This record gives sequence, structure tokens and C-alpha cells, in this order.
Amino acid sequence: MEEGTSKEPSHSECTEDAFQWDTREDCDVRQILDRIGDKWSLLVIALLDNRVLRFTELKKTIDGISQRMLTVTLRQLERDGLVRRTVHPVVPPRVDYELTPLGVTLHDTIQALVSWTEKHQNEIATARATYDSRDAVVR
Amino acid sequence: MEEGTSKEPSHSECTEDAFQWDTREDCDVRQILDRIGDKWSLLVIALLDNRVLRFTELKKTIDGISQRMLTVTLRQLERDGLVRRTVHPVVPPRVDYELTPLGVTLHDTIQALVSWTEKHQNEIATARATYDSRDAVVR
DNA sequence: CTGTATCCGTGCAGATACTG
DNA sequence: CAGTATCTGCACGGATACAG
Repeated sequence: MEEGTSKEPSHSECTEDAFQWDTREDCDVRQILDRIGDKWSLLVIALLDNRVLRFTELKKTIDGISQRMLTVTLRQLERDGLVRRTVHPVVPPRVDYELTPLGVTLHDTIQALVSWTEKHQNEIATARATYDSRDAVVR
Repeated sequence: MEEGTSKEPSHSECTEDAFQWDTREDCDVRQILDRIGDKWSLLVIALLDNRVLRFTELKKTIDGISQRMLTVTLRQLERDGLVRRTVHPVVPPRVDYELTPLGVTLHDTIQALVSWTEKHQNEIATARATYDSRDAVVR
């Protein structure tokens, strides 16, 4: 394993002395960002609503994720205590994934983000179109 | 400009026919993910609470962002209609950034995410420690 | 079925230098 | 001050092959 094992992406240490509003808060935000912003974690959490899903079910449903990335993502989420991984000692192997109580609380927050996106995607699309056309005129 | 101009990261097209729960929704989620998950956008939006900030002020406050990334991030947010950019024709130049009404609504949602992080960071840290120690034993 | 191991290409971010 | 332009590296993700 390569990046999955790395403890932190080696951000600058959280200095305690800055007065900026952020520095301490920054560390928190970066941590969550590096978790949910890694392109797949949010999807997985959103998908694991209150269900129990198997590895293959997740892979089929997410559509576009590679086996490797799903494994890495699930390991990270498991390490963070957001997802519980249950291995059934049967053959063929069966592994179930579900949200932990902590994961559920994050799911709620994430759901708000997803809802926001659905609600405002048209406005964003419009804004982009406007920006791009104006940009074209300037050029 | 390189990646700033790219319309979309060329995800697989949003097929309408899939029954997966996601595929349509996926597109929305991916879009917002690619926006807020790019490590800096969320920070900028959180920082721009209800203030007007200059380029340098943002750069100083965010602490760790490069000039280039701040520029790229701000352009993306402007394009998405989340941030308004105001250039004052003075010398030396002065450029103000502030959230648009749309940006404010996203800010609220993001704030919930930041709050979640602050509230649960200890639990995550504990979970990680547990996971790592157990991992060490197994090995 | 559920992974791990390895190789490999690319895209994103940092550093630096330059400009209006 | 507020950017652009360019080079560069390496971390990340995909593909593939293999294993328990």
C-alpha cells in the first residue's frame, strides 16, 4: 500500500500562535477536506445511507471507481471510524460495509451538501455560461 | 491558464438510463466535489463569510496557498457565480472579493461541514489511533 | 468474491520569474 | 498590488496481474 498508509499528507504543522482565524481551524478543515474531497469518500458515504453493502455492490453502484480506489477509500473511512468493515469467514469471501454512528452524523451533513448541489446546479450552469461568453467577447 | 479553463474534468457523460441511484445524481455530486473538494475553494468560501477581502488579505489569511492556486481558485469560484470579483481602476491595483448571494447559501452549508469537523475531530483522531495500533499488532 | 502488488501516465500544485 | 507564464515533480488514479 502506498498512499493509504500515509498518516497525513504532510501539511504544514498546525502552529498554535497564529491569530489568523484559521490556522487551528485550518487543520480541521484540511483534514476533513482531505477525506471528503478525495473524490470518492463522499460518494461512498452518501451511498451507504443506512444500508449494508458488499464490496461488489458498492463497486457496481458507484460506476467509474476502480477496484483499487474503492479499497483505498474504504480503508481510509474505516480508519477514520466512519465505516465498519465486517468480514464473513465464508467461501467465497463476503465483506459488508456500513456506516458507523459517527459516519451517520457525517452523512447527514454531506446530504445537505448534495441537496444544495441539486438545488443550485442550474444557477451554477447559468453562471458558467455567462462567464464563458463574456470571456469570449473580451478575447 | 491551463486547468482553470477546462470546462469539465471530462467525466463520463451523464447517462440518463441507469437505475443506480447515482448516475444522474452522480453528476451533481461530482460537480460540487470537483469544486469544493479542490482543497482551497472551501477554505476561501468559509473565509469570505460576509466580508469583502482583497487578494493579498486572502493570501495572507489562508496561509499555505500559493499565489497561483489562489488565483485559479478565485477564478473558478467567480465562474461558478459564487464569488464576485471587483477590480478598482487605481494604482496600485485593488481587487475585492466577496460572496454572491448564491455563494452565501453555499457558505451556510459548508459551515455545517466545518462545524462537524470541529466537533468530531477528536473521535476521528481516536479512531485512527485505534486502527493503527490494531494494525501494528496484526502485523 | 475481495482483495493486494506493481507499473505507469497524467494532472495538479509549488516555485520562480516576469508584467501592467 | 495583483496577477500571468512556464517549468517541474510527484502524488494520485487507472490498468493489469495475481492471491487467499
